[in-house]
Amino acid sequence: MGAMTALRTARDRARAEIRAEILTVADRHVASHGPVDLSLRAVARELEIVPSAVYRYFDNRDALLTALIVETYNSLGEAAEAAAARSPRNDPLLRWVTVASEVRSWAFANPHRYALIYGTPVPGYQAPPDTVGPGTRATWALVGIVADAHADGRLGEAAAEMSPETIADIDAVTVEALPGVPRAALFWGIVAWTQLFGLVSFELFGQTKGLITRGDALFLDAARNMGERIGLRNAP
Amino acid sequence: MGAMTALRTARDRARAEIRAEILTVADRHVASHGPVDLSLRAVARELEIVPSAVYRYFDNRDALLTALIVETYNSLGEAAEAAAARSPRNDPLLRWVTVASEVRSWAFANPHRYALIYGTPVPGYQAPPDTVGPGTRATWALVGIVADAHADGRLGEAAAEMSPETIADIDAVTVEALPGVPRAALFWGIVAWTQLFGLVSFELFGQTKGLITRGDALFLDAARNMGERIGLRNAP
DNA sequence: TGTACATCAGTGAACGCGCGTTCACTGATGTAC
DNA sequence: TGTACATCAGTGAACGCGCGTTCACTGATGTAC
Repeated sequence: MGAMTALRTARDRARAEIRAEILTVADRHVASHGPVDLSLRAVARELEIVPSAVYRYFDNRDALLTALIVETYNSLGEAAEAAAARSPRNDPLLRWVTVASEVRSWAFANPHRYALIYGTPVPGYQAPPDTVGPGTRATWALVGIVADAHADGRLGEAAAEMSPETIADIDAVTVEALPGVPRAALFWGIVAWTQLFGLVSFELFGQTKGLITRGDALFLDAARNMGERIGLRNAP
Repeated sequence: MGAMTALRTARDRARAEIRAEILTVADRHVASHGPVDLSLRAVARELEIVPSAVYRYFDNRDALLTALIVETYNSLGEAAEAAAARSPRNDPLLRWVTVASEVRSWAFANPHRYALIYGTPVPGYQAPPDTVGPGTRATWALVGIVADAHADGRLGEAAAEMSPETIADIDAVTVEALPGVPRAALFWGIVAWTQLFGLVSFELFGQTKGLITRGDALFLDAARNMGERIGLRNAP
């Protein structure tokens, strides 16, 4: 009778557990076969449950996909945040390279999961707003390094030629979320962001075959040189 | 009797025409629904032909996909090469921005075709070697600008910190295909290449929503600033 | 030029497959008094 | 504490769908002599 803490009844507890099990199996299916081939029936089969039973936990296939996407964004986000947290704040350039490398490592360890969130959107699937927050965690882990460097007085000069339209976009971010961070630093931050993810995607999706044999080394070099453009400095 | 020029008999001519029609319809299906949903049966239906008839022209679905991929690479490649050809060689920086913009425009005009070649690979599909040549045309249009600039003495100094592994990868390209082009220029060229395609993918796949409102302006700014890193200069 | 045979495009039916989703149901768990 | 009713997880069968691919066939086109 007395109200329990989080999960009240046995039914509720079982419900949460089974929901988690469904997600785990579905996630494993995505990880090994890709999001397009995710099948409700296959997940149910593995759980030794009738397909229609899944509908007690998810409205339909898209809802399951959405939950997976959120989970996946959070997985990458946590990895990036942890890398930022464990690398020394007094060496922003090293931090930048470390977090970027963590993103790359995660992507190579989870190629299909990476494709789920950064690849071609699944046809017919519309991402609901729930995914936006988790979707930006990894990005903000990188931006946070620039913000920290600026706060610590460790952000050097950066130069960039920007059109008025780009300046407006950048100011919209800095004024709200990053007061005082120079425009050029954020500009190069955005450019570096697209570069790093672009390189990871190219490698994972096979565009660099025959050209780049040491993707890991190139990635590190790219991250370092782009970090310098942002104005991040080595520790003295 | 007398040998005709290219297409000898009526049968051969009809064969080539119908093959082309199948490709056209399939290409339109990819353009409107994406590569994953491409269906042999749907293509046959639209051509008012029985599904099995398609097998006279393509061994299976993968062969059709491969032909489409080659066609699509060539379409983008031609667009990029045309842009390079029509922009003045004495202004390498402008040329670079022009060709890059052409790639972006093509991608936005053909989002599903872009996804076919630069998005997540279709599950289960293995690209045969035929696709490699056409797949590099757009890239070489960009690299060619750097090569031309170097040949014309219009390539400025570029600086980059590179690991030995990256230097080895870069030298493997320059020695064979771009003799004399400085390492740092090609390094920044590769970085710019991944950046530009990364930004296009991010925009098309929805990663910049809520952050960037003027993707066109940002892209131009990114292309220009990266072009400068390569050492490309404005015309005097 | 005419005939006999070979090639090959397209037909029509069938194969086996797996999918998402619905619906009426049963039995166990939870709630109110 | 005990009983009557409400909730809800999971079942089992069925729906309608579209897919890639195979195969024996027909009839038209092409080739050799």
